[in-house]
Amino acid sequence: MHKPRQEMIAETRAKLIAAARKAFAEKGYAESNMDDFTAEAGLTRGALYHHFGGKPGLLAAVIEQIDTEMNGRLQADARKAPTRWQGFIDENIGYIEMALDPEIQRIVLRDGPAVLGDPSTWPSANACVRSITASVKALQDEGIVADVDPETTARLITGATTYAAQWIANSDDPEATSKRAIPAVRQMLEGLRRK
Amino acid sequence: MHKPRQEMIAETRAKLIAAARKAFAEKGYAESNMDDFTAEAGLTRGALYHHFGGKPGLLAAVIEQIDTEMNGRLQADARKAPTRWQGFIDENIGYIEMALDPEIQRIVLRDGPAVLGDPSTWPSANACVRSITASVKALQDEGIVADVDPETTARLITGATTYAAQWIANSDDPEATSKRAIPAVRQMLEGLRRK
DNA sequence: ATAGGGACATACGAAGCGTATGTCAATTGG
DNA sequence: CCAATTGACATACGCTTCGTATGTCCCTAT
Repeated sequence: MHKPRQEMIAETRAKLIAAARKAFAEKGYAESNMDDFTAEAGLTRGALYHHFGGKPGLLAAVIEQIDTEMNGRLQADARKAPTRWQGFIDENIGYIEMALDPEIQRIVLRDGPAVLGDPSTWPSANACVRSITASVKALQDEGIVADVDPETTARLITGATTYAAQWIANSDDPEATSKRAIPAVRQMLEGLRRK
Repeated sequence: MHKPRQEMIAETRAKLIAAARKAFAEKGYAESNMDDFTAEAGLTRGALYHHFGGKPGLLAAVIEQIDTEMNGRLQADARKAPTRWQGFIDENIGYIEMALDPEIQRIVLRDGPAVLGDPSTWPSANACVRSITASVKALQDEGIVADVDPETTARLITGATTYAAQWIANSDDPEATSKRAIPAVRQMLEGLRRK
């Protein structure tokens, strides 16, 4: 008759995460009122503190959800390509495209670091870096990419592409800026190839 | 007898900026109490609102001050080098070293974007990007760097180096991480050279 | 010399947040 | 099948902090 308790809890958590994600994306973390978005989920702050320990904990949960979604799409992009090199390119371009999303920019790229500290220390959010690292490694095994430290290279790339995405999205003319940035990113990736 | 008014005002602004800079660096923007650090400057929030319009305005002023200092050092680094290419390398390595500073990380790289929005839209804080852009352009004129869009390239580089600095500074073993990251950055810059 | 305005302080009201406490339902052991 | 207990959530309260409205004083210019 009644749903099992576990399921109810999972639903509660999911509702809170969804409501917070919406509020954080629209108004930003600091300007999001806990009473407002918990009420929107049909709950109160009591539930929030119980499950996530506070506002930062909820932000972490939201970011983890977003990161999981991003990583899923990244790996799908990479797999679809005809060659591994092409998949690598697609992966990075795909990352830029995702990072153009205002929701990702605000929550993951701006509020996240301010509240939770440097992203490279997050338990989540390194799924994407790991994905790129794996690609670099595989390309090295195939002799396509020069002998560089894979993880470091992956991090430099994500740093550059993350910046590029923000630059594009917040420029006066995103379309035009994109046309400048994407080729530059391709060229930068080409620089990794063994000569 | 009395100091001229202009001078008093400049002092007040400087004191507020200095006190805020200290508080923001130590506790972070959100946790810094306006009453506390204005009092530390021998003033009240009244002065703050009068001169900077609010907390975000003061943060912008602090960041502008930091950015000016950084740019000054960057250009000095570049000028000191024997060749222009070496100056370019020094400039970027110098940028990483500066970005290792916890004060810069917290105020400029984390709180700044969260409060003021994407850095590439700031009026200040692009002094560094302009400096790097100029270097890329000059190197192209000398035929050393390949034909790429200078500003875009400069932005990708700063994105990568900024990320690298945060990664280094927040890693368990910054010394070791630095030894991995710096060569990778050099290599990335080498990729720009005309073949 | 005296308006006038600008530089700051003070006082007040309104949110928003964290915690302490309360309640009810679901599980578990006998 | 029935308590006892745990845990999921709501309610209530106080504290902090922020923005603004108002007040005062001292330079400065004419």
